[in-house]
Amino acid sequence: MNIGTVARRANLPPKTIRYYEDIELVKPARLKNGYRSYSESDMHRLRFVQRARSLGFTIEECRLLLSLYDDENRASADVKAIALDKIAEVDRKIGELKSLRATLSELAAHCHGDDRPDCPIIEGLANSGPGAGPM
Amino acid sequence: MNIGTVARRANLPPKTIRYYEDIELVKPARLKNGYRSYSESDMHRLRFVQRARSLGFTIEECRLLLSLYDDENRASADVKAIALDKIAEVDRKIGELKSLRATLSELAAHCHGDDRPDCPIIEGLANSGPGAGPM
DNA sequence: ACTAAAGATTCCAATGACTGGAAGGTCAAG
DNA sequence: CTTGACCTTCCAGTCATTGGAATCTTTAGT
Repeated sequence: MNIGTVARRANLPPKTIRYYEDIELVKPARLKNGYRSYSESDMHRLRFVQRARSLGFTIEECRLLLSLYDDENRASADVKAIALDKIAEVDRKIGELKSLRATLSELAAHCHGDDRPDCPIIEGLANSGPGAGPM
Repeated sequence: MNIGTVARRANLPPKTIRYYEDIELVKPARLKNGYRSYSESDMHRLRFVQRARSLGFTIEECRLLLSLYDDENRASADVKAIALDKIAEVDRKIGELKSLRATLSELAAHCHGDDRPDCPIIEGLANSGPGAGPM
């Protein structure tokens, strides 16, 4: 399979797939003309990475996950631990975004939103407004 | 004020503050010895940027916000529009993270998490598992 | 006055995960 | 036989910093 085909099938841009070869994540064979040649197994791995990435796993986590995927003798506990860590991380991010949202809407709610120059949002950013501080 | 002092007061690393000068966001005066010299006004601007960044505004948005901050004749409607856009964006991100979390915990819930090699998480990533697909 | 530490300067390079673009080689269709 | 799609490589850019090296300047202590 050529890179374009595999790109469509794995839902990844060709550029990204080449990049994945560059960082030795998925290494395809080469044809005599220099073209990359992807096996079904390569494609499964690319699809695997695509899904893991879309779930927020980093490339390094994908690499680890792939090695577990390859390892017939892996312990499912190892994989579960990674997933649970990731869930905690996602929860943390959701919490941050929620408080960020609260601050923003607090600011916006007090803004009359007309042509007058005074603006509570600007004031809120300039002075420490409601819920200000690092996220 | 030297960069270290202003860094502590604005809650930003000196490196970042130098970077902000580089991209012409906050330009301090210079002393005879070459040191950056920050006025109170510079510090307010840095603090402003620090808060806006921590609320998820990009540098370019900060630049815009700063120009509105400087503009005595700004319309608060302009600022409100930016804030509302940002709220929508934050909502979108929260939504994505929630569905991501759902998929991850679905995967983890079905994982026995012991030494057995079969692992529903790996299976879920390999085949299109529950809620799989781009986020 | 000397010295050592703290803090300042510059510049270059790296991060993560791609993405864009140029310059060129290859292949299938008309 | 040419057009156009697809492939190759390489270099550079994105975003928002951050790290480190080499080199001043200032401050505090002996």
